[in-house]
Amino acid sequence: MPNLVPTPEFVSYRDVKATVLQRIQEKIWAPDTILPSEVDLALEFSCTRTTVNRAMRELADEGYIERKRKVGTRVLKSPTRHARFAISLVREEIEARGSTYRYALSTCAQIVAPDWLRARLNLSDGQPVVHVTCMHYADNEPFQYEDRWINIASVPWVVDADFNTLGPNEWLVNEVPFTDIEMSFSAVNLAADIADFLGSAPGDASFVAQRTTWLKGDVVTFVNLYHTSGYRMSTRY
Amino acid sequence: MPNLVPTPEFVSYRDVKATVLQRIQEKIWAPDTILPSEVDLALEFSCTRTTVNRAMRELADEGYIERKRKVGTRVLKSPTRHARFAISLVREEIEARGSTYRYALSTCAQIVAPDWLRARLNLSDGQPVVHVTCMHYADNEPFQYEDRWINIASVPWVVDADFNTLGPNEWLVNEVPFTDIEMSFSAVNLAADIADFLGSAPGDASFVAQRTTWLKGDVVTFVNLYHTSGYRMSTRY
DNA sequence: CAGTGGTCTAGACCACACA
DNA sequence: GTGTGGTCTAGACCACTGC
Repeated sequence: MPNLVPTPEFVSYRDVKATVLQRIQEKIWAPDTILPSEVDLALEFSCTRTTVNRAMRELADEGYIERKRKVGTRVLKSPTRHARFAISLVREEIEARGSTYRYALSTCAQIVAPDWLRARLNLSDGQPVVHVTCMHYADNEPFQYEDRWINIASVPWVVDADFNTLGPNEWLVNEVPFTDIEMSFSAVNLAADIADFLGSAPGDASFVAQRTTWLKGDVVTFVNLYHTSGYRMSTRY
Repeated sequence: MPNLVPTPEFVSYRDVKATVLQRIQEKIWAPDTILPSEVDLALEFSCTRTTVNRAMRELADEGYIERKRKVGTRVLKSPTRHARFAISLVREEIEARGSTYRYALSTCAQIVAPDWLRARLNLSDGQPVVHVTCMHYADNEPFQYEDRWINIASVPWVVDADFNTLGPNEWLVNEVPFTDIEMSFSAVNLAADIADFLGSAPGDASFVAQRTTWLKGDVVTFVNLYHTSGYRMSTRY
């Protein structure tokens, strides 16, 4: 009787990856150990070096091992693993929770970049920017307060944009490509005015995401996103 | 005279990747567009399908495109990009900043898991855990307050561990492998006792990292890491 | 059924980095 | 020099999925 779930007669890179990972986790190959070369592993697993290579490359991407030509593949200590967070639009984040999204513009003005912003974004003197503040609601409950600055020099047509119905984040995603992003997260005590928008008390802890976006070396936008207390950013891996 | 920097006579997957990415960013291939098949791209770039495949696979990993058999490769809207954060030991994080690390144990006790912890970690009734609280300093300034729970059932020998000189995080990294991690970040107003440890005022906003670690389905440890105000977690990509 | 991506093989040349 | 990983070619079979 033939096998109903036939075993493939070849060895997948997944098999190699799983086996190697298991040996690392069971400390059969402890940190700092140099693993057998790809050729040797290919012999052991009866597959080609290409297959071993893909397995090892992925393990390296995931932070388990480090590879160097001539030296070989070394097992890393205290695995420098990486957490990944999906960066999405607020609207998508809210809708993904099954809530209804609502947007409301607060202020929108064209001004000369203040000193602290000039310094932070490396702008030249007297450079004009668009400053937008707005709110994002989930099921009509405050969710996020957005405080955004857009560099007019890199997106001249922003001066004609209408942020009354469409949020500046969605507008930017549609209008401007970007090449680099810097994000940082921190916790602050809310100032009275922002707390008011968020329906919180002044001094309440707020999770703040700060993001700067570049297009080929030129700053496009800088934004502070203040969340209501209780907000939580999660990932599993 | 021969070319001093000879151009390779083959096409690298990097070339393909860069070109495709550029076309996506310039909206030559707008969101929802179905890209040419791998075979067609291979023809266009005069390379093998293997090479095109690697380029496209990486673009898919990075969240620019989505691939489905038979359907083809589709450009994603508002690129769901991912931010990556390196998860390291506090000690390594502090030393990477060029500061001197110091550790101090606060409390260490073996108790029965309280209800909220049982519920959160899915432990059975009356299960014992080790509860450790300790401080991490950078250049003798408070940096992080650690509040950790370790499941004795999954690491029985933890009862013999000595956390007076070695922090529980380093001990765990050395002793126990793990297969899954869930992390979440939030902002809280510090309680008086923890604020005291951190040299902050009660109510100050603190960036909190919360992490649960599993080994093949069994919870190993759960930890709350409270940071001093001003702490910032950053990444660039 | 037919077209797309997913993957493996077999072989090759090259770049890097240590001795 | 020499051994390691990095990558490409050429060809093949397969799995999924929409028609």
